[in-house]
Amino acid sequence: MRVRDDELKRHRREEILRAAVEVFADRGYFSARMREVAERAGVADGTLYLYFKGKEDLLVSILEEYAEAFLARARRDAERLTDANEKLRVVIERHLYSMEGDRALAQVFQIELRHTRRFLRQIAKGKVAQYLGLLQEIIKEGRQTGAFRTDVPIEVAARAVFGAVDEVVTAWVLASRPWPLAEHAKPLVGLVLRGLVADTDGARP
Amino acid sequence: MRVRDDELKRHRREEILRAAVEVFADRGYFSARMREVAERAGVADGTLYLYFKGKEDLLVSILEEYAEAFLARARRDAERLTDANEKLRVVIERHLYSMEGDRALAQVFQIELRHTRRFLRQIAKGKVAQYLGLLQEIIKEGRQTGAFRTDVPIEVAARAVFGAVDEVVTAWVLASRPWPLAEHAKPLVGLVLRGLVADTDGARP
Amino acid sequence: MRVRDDELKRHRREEILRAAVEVFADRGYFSARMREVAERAGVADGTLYLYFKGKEDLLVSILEEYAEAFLARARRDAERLTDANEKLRVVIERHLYSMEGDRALAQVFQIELRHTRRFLRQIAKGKVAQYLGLLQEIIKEGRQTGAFRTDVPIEVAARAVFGAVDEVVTAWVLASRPWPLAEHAKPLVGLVLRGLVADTDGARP
Amino acid sequence: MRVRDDELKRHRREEILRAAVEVFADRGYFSARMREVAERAGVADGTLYLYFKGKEDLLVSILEEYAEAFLARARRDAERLTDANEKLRVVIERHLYSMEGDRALAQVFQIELRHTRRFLRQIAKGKVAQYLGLLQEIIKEGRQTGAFRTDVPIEVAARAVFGAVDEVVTAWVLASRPWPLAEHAKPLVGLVLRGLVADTDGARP
DNA sequence: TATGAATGAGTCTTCATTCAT
DNA sequence: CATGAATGAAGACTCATTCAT
Repeated sequence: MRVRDDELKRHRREEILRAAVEVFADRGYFSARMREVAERAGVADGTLYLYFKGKEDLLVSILEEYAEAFLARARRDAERLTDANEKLRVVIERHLYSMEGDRALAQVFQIELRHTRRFLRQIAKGKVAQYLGLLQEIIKEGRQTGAFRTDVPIEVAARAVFGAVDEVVTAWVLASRPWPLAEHAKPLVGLVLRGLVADTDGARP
Repeated sequence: MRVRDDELKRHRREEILRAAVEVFADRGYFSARMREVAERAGVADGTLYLYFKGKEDLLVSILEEYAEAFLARARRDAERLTDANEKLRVVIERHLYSMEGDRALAQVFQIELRHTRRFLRQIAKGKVAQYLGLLQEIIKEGRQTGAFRTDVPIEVAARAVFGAVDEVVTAWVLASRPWPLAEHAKPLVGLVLRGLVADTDGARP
Repeated sequence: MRVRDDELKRHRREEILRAAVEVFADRGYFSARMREVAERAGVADGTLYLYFKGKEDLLVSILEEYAEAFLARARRDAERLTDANEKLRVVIERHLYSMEGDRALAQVFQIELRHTRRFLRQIAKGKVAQYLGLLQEIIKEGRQTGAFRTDVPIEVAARAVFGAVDEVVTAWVLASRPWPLAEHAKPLVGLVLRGLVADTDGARP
Repeated sequence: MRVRDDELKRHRREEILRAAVEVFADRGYFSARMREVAERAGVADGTLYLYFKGKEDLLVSILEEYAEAFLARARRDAERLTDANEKLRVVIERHLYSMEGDRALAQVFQIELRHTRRFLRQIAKGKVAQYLGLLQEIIKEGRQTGAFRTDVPIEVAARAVFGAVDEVVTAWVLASRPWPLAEHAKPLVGLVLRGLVADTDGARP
């Protein structure tokens, strides 16, 4: 009984969260109506408040729970490999594939979650910081093995990588006509790793 | 008289726009009150509507007018140089210096202007597209002279560059404690141009 | 078994009623939450509705049951005496002692029970009317023995007595710092019986 | 212009306050809807908030402004006389006449203004305290001239007088069928002054 | 009998915008 | 041109009550 109840509760919570993702993606956070979330989740208005503190908590929870899942997968992906180049590649690919696989979620991540300074700062200190931490770790490893250059502050490097990928995802989300996002994984990784400057000799692969 | 009036009018318009930048930066777009903008500009509520269509037009106008000024300067900077590497460097520097020199404006650009999908898309098709166009031109020139690699789609490259710089600016805006932004111009340019991978020989400058 | 069950039921009913008195006194009727009453009584929300029709019924029942107990005692007190002066004194004392002995109940009686006109009228026609009836009886007896003056309508007299005592109790309930209520029994009785005017001769006791 | 505007503003404020008195009397404070107040005052919902902070402020303002008017008149009445007996009589009469002349206001005063402990305490410390102060002054004067007895604490005496009158007004407000309130002025004054006990000799006037 | 998760009706207030002066 | 008083639409959230278990 107890287990059964917990399952039902978790299931309902997930249904509400999913409904929120879709409504927020459709209408935007500020234009989204709690009633619409309730309707899409198939529950009464008041039920939302049994599972979440309010509208903002819904948004925060989307970040927390979906981003956590992504981070866990990305970390696992990276751990399986040893080469820093490869690690970076696999994480960026995971990032792009995850977004492409859930466009509504991508919209919420790229746009709705960046509404207010307070909120943005909170995010920046939370999941994004963890993501940046993962990137920094990989870069640090790459430096130690001599694979990566050391003349750029590690934080700036990690941020620049994140920014490059993030910007491409935002462009994809905003595009009027859909284009395949993950296809850009390879060139993007190439860009991040070797920069814009052309090779001046054959020494580079 | 006519000229005088026009000057006064332009002046008042600018005062209102500046007030809006500050109020939007302080409170955030959604929390900002038109009354507060009016108060800070030293005019009555209704007067705002003699110069702007409404709240959103205020935000759009901030983008249009301030970004136009930046773009004009960036284009001029680039035109003065011939080397694509140098052009890219000078544009990125201009970007960072502009933001560092007007923090309130930077907040509006990095955060407040990205509130809704519709709005974001409008921006993306406007000034940001022009900025991306400038970057693409420079990259194209660099390719033609053999300075830049050609194995990355030019749009992706331009976006990645923009994203890298943009993300660093956002981090600066969100930082609780201020740090010197423009100092990162050089490493950031280095990263963008030569990527993360370490040089494998002395052939590269 | 049956008796046992009835006892348990009565006991639980009393627990809920007592919890309601305390919550109503603490938070006020309108701010009081049924959930809090349930928690304080140690039962589930729904259980309240097995014993009472709803929130209002809880308030009405507090009046009915606690006031009934007071009235019964007051009547018994009065019956034991013959002198109308004494009867009045003992009833007023009982009134003050009862309130002083249960501050939470006093708060509910003096404040929470007077919320709406409809409700107030209902009260006025119920227990308060019975109390006024008791006072009127005593006054009538006092008139018949020549102890009390006859030039004041009996209803007005009874109301005035009730009002005088009631007001002092309300003052006590509202006082930030507690003061001994029952101590005022004697002067209050004196006032009610002999008024404000000073004795002009020694003929009066 | 300026004077004219101020007049219009004061007039509108009064209209809203009057509408509030009527709606609060009709429906009770908690059941009253701001919209209904606005409609009865002939203004838009939002306009209420240009003149009052909110619903509660409306209630507080009713007390402040109407009670102040009553107090001023009562003080003036009392000042015109020298005999404490007469002063008390005239104040009580003023009290009863004021209430009888504005039944809606009386309902608000007797019932709606006594909703919450917090609120009641605020009232008790404000206008009611001033009224009690007036009564205490009169009683003090009466004592000094030997007209009033001195064996009852002055605060208790003032409260008892107020309570007696207040209770009669409440009874009148709650009555299903209207009865003439002010008619009871004389017997009530008599009761307050000389108590319930019959005169035992002809010495008393 | 007891539970407590679910329901859903109900409202004060804010604030962008208008328009008479 | 400028004012600022007035407008009125719009919505998140609470909580008494119900009812399937």
